[in-house]
Amino acid sequence: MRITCVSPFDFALSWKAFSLYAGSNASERGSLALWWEDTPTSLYIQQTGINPPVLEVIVDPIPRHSVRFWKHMREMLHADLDLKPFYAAAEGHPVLRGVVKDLEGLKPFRVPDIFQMLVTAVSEQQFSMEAAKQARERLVSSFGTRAGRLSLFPRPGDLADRDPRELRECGFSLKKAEYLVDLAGRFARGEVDPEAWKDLPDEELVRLLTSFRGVGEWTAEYVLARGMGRMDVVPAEDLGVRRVVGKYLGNGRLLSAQEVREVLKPWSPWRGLLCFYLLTHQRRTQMGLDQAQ
DNA sequence: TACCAGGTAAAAA
DNA sequence: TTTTTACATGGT
Repeated sequence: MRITCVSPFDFALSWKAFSLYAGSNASERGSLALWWEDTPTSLYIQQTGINPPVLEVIVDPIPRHSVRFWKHMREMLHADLDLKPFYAAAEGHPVLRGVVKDLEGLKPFRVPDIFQMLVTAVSEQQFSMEAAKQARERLVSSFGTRAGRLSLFPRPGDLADRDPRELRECGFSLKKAEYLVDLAGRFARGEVDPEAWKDLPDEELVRLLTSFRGVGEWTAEYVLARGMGRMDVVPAEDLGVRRVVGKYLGNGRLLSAQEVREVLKPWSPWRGLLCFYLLTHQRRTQMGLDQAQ
């Protein structure tokens, strides 16, 4: 299946940024494993056209309810996102001009499953990304599904009836384990309807998510930004955000959450996208990946 | 060896 | 109402 996207769009660049935070179901280049209608499904994506950008997507098995599936894919890949207005705004800024030029065509792919996104966000609370990632990998191997070569993230039903002490074994605190079991139960029992969340404004959705135990403001905003494609949402208290915004747009040092909000104010409605660009840019220069295409 | 890492809820003041 | 504390593991 082909997906034609709004230009500019650099799939390889976007995928590289995505695989750094998506976790184990997006390890190889362009391949992804996910649940679709309770079926382990593998995706392989590559870019076959530049202008207009065209993605070739190979899905196995053929998904049921394919119209909905392809709509989901377009959303996950931000096929319809037009970066040009954001670039036009950045053009006038001495630092950002260079940042967006280095990252032209970068789109922030969404974690394809909202439950996985919530689990990921909770796992990363007050913890190094590395420690959180390893705990999640243990979660996948203990409670996820292995189907052939595919390794799939646990579904809500896989966690809903567990004793939190079982999840504690993966390396989560007992409290986080309780949050995760509680969240899984809400999803598994159909108490939440992520489809209905799509039309809610950012603020209302944050309010809704923070009503869940274990989900504070940071976690909710993080989920909106990474899992729901909300381009204007920034978790301003986030340590990484406070550092990176200070580095590129502040005095070079760690900012307070309030300072982050002030500095980002003029960049609405692209505040979240801007932070994604800054974080990606920082990571690339830190890792010295610039030459590696 | 400590101490910090992309927070949160619950206890204590 | 506001402030303090416990919590998990990996990297430095």
